[in-house]
Parts: sequence; C-alpha cells; structure tokens
Amino acid sequence: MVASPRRPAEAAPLRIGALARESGVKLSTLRFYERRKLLLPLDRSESGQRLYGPDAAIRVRFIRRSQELGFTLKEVAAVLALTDRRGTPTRDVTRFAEAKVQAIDARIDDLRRMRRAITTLMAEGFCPPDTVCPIQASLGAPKPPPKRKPRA
Amino acid sequence: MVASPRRPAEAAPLRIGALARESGVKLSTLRFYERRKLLLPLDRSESGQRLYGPDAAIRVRFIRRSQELGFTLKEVAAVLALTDRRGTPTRDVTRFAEAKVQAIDARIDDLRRMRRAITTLMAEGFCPPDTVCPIQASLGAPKPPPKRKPRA
DNA sequence: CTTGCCTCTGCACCAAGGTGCAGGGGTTAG
DNA sequence: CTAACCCCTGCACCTTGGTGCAGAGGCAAG
Repeated sequence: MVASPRRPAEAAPLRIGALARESGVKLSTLRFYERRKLLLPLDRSESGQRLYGPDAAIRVRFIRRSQELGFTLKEVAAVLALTDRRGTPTRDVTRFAEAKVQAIDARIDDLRRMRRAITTLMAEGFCPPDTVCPIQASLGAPKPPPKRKPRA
Repeated sequence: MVASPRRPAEAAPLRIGALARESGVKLSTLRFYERRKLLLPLDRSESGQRLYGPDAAIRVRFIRRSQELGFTLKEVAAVLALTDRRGTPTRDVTRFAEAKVQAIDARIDDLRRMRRAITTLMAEGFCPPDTVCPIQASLGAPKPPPKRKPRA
C-alpha cells in the first residue's frame, strides 16, 4: 500500500529471524539448509549476520512443499541448482530435467491410482471379503519398467 | 501354469525369507514393519516362525510406493487400517478417507505445477534474469486454505 | 549325527532431517 | 549505560525408517 520513497523495489534484506517468521520454519532449520547448500544468504552484515534477499521465503516454501511431495533434500538441492543456473541448458541438465519430469508423472499416476481406490472403496463399503483390497492392489503391483505414462 | 492338486487357492504360507525375496525388502525391514503394526504375520509356526499369507507381498509393495509418494509410515498404517476393516464405514473412517483424498489432490496439484514449471523452464532456457524463478514460484506461494482443487 | 540354511530375539548402530542449548557478541530504546 | 532482543558458532540430542550383528534354536539332506 505504501510506496517506500526512492527505493523502487530494492527490497530490504531480511535477517534470519524475519525470514523464519515469514516462511514458517525455525531459525535452526534455516541454518541447517545453509549447511546443505539449499539456501545461502545473499550476504552477511559487518558483524556476520545473515542477510537474505526478499525471495528467500519463496525458496524456503518451495523446499518444504517439495519435501511433502516425497523428494529428499538432496533432490530438492538438485532442482534448485537447476533454477539457479542462467543461459542455455547443457545436455546433462536437460537429461536431468527430463528424468525429473518422468518421476513426477509416475508419482502423479500412483497418487491417482490411490485416490481412485480410496473413493471406490468408500463408495462400496470397504473391501469385499476374500479379495485383495483394491487400495493395496492399486499400488501393490511390482514396479513396471519406466515407460511414458503407462496409465494401465 | 501348473495347478496344484486338491488345493484350489489355499495358498502356501510364506516364511519371512520368501516374502522378503518376493517383495524386495530386507528381513529386518519386515520385522520392523511388524513392530509398527503395518504387517502382521497371519500366524506363527509351532516353533515361532512367522507365516505370511499370499497377499503379504502386495501389502509390502503398497507400503513402499506410498512412502515414495511422501506418506509417513504412520499415515500408511492409518490407510491400511482402513483397508483391513469390513462392513459399512463409520463416520470417522469416512471423514479420514475424505481428508486423505483431499491431501492426495493437493499433492497431485503441486506435482503438476512443478512439472509445468520444469518443462517451460527448459523450453525457454532457464530462468530469465531478475525474476523469481518459475519453478520456485510454482510451489513458493504460502499454502492456500484447503479448498477443493483451487487450480489457480 | 552333522552340515547348511532358515529363523528367532534383542540390541546396537546408521542416515536423514531437524531441534535445542550454551556461551558469546550486536543493536537499539530509554 | 543498561535492558531487551537479536544473532553468531559449535555441539549434543531427537525422531523416522531402517540395518546389522550375536547367540540360540529349527529342520532337511546326506
């Protein structure tokens, strides 16, 4: 609402506490992410205090959501490394991105199967006796070799 | 291929080693799942050896896939408790199932956003300078209050 | 009966992802 | 200056989800 004078979008640097409040994680977690190279402060103050850019909270939330989706911090770090790059993607990067997209598709597929299974299950009043429960069956098959969206 | 004589579908009980081979997890993991009530042997032999039903491998694979989708063992246990029930769902169970379905939808949504972001990113040659990277932006928003498929 | 392969229990250990605290300094209002 | 907060580093500790032994017993073949 209020435009700060003479500072178009310079964005005040956040200190760690402010970032923690804004992104909903603990200070210790932010420092932990730093050790893991997931989130580096833009800079340090004279006295060594971490200073974060205004987009840091977005990055933190991205990390948290990704974890909820079943990605490890290592995988998240790899994706973030992608996003921190500029210029034309190298072949390796492209391959990595394609693999990631396939992995995402597989996960979506599994989630859809699970979802369908739960809804039909509830609609029909639980697992019929003497059969394999459809929920379990939905994800219980041995993993198929990675194809594009088997959708079977 | 070969029908065993005089045993329509009685299904030989598996011992733990066989189940481990069939489902691709370690013995110790199976015993661990037992402590966590995720997988109880059907029975024990005279001498105390665990005997599993023929569907046990399906259950194990269900557990593993669910974990890949970002569910904790506790959550998986809750879903499996659902599937082990018979008869008409109670209100609590129904509510739990509905919540689960919503959670699944939210995850699918996030995955789709991430997917889109990666593909456009690659198509356009990485993040344009001086903007928030679209991948991060895709999941970087504060969580919306749970609605049905916001899809914004 | 012995050999070899299971399996049992209990306990110790591991990696990932955090969390908390101690002991020390920074910064700012009154 | 002093109180009230904030932040620093380093280290110890916690929970989840497993893994790996050790020591003992089961069971089938030769």
